[in-house]
Amino acid sequence: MTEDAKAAKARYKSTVLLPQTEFSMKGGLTEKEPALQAKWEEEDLYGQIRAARKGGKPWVLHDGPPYANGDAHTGTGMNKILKDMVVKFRTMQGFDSPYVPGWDCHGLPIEHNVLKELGGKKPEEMTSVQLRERCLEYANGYVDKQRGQFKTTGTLGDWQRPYLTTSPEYESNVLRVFRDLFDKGYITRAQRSVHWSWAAQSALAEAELEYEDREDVSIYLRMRARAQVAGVDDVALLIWTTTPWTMPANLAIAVAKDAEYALVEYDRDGKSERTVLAEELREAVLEKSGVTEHKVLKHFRGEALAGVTYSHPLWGSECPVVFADYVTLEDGTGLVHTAPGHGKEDFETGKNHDWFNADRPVCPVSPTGHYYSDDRLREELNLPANHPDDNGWFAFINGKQIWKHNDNVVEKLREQGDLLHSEKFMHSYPHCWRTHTPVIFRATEQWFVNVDHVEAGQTKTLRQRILDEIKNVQWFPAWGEKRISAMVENRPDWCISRQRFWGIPIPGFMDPETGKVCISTQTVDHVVALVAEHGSNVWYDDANWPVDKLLPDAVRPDEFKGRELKKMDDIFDVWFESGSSHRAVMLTNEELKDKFPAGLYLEGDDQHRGWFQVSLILSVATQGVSPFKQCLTSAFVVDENGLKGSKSKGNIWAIDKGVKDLSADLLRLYFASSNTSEPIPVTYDLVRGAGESYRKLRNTFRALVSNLFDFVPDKHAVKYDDLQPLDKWALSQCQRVIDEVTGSWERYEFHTATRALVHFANVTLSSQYIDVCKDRLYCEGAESVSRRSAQTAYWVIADVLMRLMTPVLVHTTEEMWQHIPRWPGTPDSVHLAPWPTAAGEGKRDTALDSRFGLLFKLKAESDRVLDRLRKEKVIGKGYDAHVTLGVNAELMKQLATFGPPETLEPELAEALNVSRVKLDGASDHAALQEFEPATDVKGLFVKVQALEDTACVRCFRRTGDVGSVKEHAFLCTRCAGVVDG
RNA sequence: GCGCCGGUAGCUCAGUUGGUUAGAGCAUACGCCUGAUAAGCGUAAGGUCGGCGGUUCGAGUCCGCCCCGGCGCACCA
Repeated sequence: MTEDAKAAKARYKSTVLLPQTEFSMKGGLTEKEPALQAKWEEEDLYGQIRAARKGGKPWVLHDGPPYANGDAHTGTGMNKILKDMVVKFRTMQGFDSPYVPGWDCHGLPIEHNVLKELGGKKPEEMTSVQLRERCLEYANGYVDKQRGQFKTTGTLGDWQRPYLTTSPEYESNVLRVFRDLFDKGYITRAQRSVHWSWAAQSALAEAELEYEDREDVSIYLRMRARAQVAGVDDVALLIWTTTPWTMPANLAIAVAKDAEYALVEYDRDGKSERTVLAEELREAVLEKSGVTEHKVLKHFRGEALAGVTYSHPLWGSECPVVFADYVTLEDGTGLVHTAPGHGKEDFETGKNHDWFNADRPVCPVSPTGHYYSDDRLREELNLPANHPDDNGWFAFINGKQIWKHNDNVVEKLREQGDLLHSEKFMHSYPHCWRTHTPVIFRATEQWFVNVDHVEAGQTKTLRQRILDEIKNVQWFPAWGEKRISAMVENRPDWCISRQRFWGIPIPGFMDPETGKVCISTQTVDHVVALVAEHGSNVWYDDANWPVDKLLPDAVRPDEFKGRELKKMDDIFDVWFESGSSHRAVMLTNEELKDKFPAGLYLEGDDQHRGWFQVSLILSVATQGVSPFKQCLTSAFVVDENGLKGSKSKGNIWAIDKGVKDLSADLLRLYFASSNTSEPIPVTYDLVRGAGESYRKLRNTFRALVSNLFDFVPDKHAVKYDDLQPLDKWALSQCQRVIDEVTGSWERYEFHTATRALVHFANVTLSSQYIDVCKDRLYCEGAESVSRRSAQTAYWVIADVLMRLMTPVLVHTTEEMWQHIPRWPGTPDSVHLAPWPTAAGEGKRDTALDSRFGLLFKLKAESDRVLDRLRKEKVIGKGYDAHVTLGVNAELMKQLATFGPPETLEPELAEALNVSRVKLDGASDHAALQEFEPATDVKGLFVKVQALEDTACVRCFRRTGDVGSVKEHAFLCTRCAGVVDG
């Protein structure tokens, strides 16, 4: 370029309309986000949104309460972010969509930690009320902490007035749910064998069990029959058990009526023995036991064992053989050790045979997992005071811890000579989810919700009605329906009582003299009113709330009037509390109470067994319907190795730390790009990886908006019909993205929506559309229709892009909102803006879609050849090139439908980003060496030549007409015209 | 043990009712531009679609079996 040309270029540069914007290329998110959040809070953005949507169709995501303990980590943080994204999406769609966050504040872990702070147990001088106050303080501390952590993610909601399960209002509503259940006959108090955590000293529900691997010992034990069996003397019955510690509580042996049994004879330790076991298991068991030779004396069916009794191996008492249909021949011996105090089925068997004295199964194990001591042990075992104890078993187990004593029991049985065989084995065994200790079955008196009860006026059991309701809910992903149905079909009655104090009391009273429980609708109602006013502490405040004041005679059933009653000390399972949130929150909160049932519950998929299920049970029983219309679950957060995050492994971090280091928008974008139906790996590096998409979205928006510096929508927007074809095409593409993204959001497929957006920004906009529009925007006259046409499309697209990103990039789009030209009267925050449904006046135009689809295919072919010539140093930029497209007749015909050559060729030059395009439909291109066959377009050949023409110093194109306007020797005709205005 | 989900380029994932030569982003390599510039554009390389068998004119897609990973249920005595 000559010196003159350089000077001219500098001179004309000011006439080029280069992009301008204050919207920075870099996000600087970690600095900007806290300031923006402070502004939102100050201006009460959430309140503004609420006011703006008032009267809209309601659509509520009801928050499942996280537990008020520990940090809000990536998992809980993700859950809040997903919820916020959905609420923002629905809000933008125009729904009235309040978000009331809540916390689960009662329960064992908090009680546990508070006790730990106090040195392991409640100090003598401390009252229950004082201890409960410590628990409340503890929970409230974590509510505050987690609230702060959640807020850093940019999640909007009623953070000032969250629901807490400890508030008197909440507590009283939990009791109202109980009252309704009681009223309808769902509540039973009964002796049953339940899962018991001796470490937590409490009954546990199914949802509170976790299966962990554990080594145990299994024993094959001979129980000596008292009389002949099948006409043979001195016979033993062989049982198998994996819980030797339950032997003291053995009451019977169960056998299968129809199974075939064998009576075998063999030598052991030099003595001859006769033993009964299932024929099918005979070989395996005897071989395992080291019996090398044996002979079968008899075969008979289980039925033949009717009336047989045996001597208890510890106590010597006479015990029966009974029949039970749960006896299988998969494991063991076909003769089942039955201890009603320590097994569900055993308990049923015991109950059916009416073995329980005074309604008490034999259960010699205390709440802490020790055998009882002395008189109590004797009483629990139903042993008379003068019972002979020749082998010293009584002293042997007296007061011992069952697990520690397990092996000792085995050894003593071995010494006694009754042990045929024992072996260690690994199995998965239910553990307490909080203390991670193995649970036991323990027969106790508990409160239950009877899921197979048919209430008055109904024809179906509650279980069936829940299953019906499940079908009315939309489950995302769809397999959730199967999972929860299977759980409900198979679940036992719900044991809702816990023997702790950090919770809501089950409002039962007892007459200690008669053992009768005093409870009625009126008594419960009375307590509900007191709890609503004073909180559940009334139950524990003996000084101010003695029983007579808690339950005056006036509200008691007649038989309890004037009696000395005692408050019972069970509390509700925390799941009963959180499961009542539909009542305590959805049906109570000022903003929510007319919006029941909720539109959506959104939690981790472990809640099928937890919150979803208990919510369904309680809501169907008391309201007759599911408390939610849709249910969305996400998989768990894992680390880069696919391992579940845990604090001890150090592969999980507090969400606010992640926000501080990486920014909320990046985390949100990362979660929005993840397939939440599969385990979601979360590491700093992976989240940083989302930065690529973030930059692309941000810079694409910036490219669009920087070309709108002189564009005022209500003055300059071009009517749809007057837009240039390429711009109409861009709007059509934009419309497609709107439809795609909206559809994905409706199905809660966040990652599909994000992918569509990123692809649109990356390919359609950045690589295709924006690249091609530059000449029009920079070089055409400021007010020219062709430039205003492009700007109109840019504006619409930038606006749509921004809005479609808003539920995810809540901070970034708010910043964008400040930099995009707006119509007068638009709201101050993007979060008050509506969700886009149409790209301006634009619409899908399939003719344009395929027309430009073909042009960009031609571009790809030309690019390939251009690139080769670039590498050969023949050309540099595209404007140095002249592209000849050799096309066959068919392709020419197709191209001709877009317009005559004199308009088509310039349009192609624009689309291909070169100075000149010539269409050649006449030659035999395949025969011509300078033409290169296309790889993806049939009938196309490409020839590229360097242009000798001088480049216009203003628009850089080599159009062949530079200098044709005398006054502007260095400009092309178009630019000269523009400069002269 | 039963069931569900997944296995596609080095990494993260798309692949619609079975239909041309299996796609995208990132990363890599090589270039261009210097008027989106701590940006932007282009090109290339990279795949036995977990394995085997079957149905079909045609299979990443449908069927069967198997292997690997994850999850759920059950493991009771």
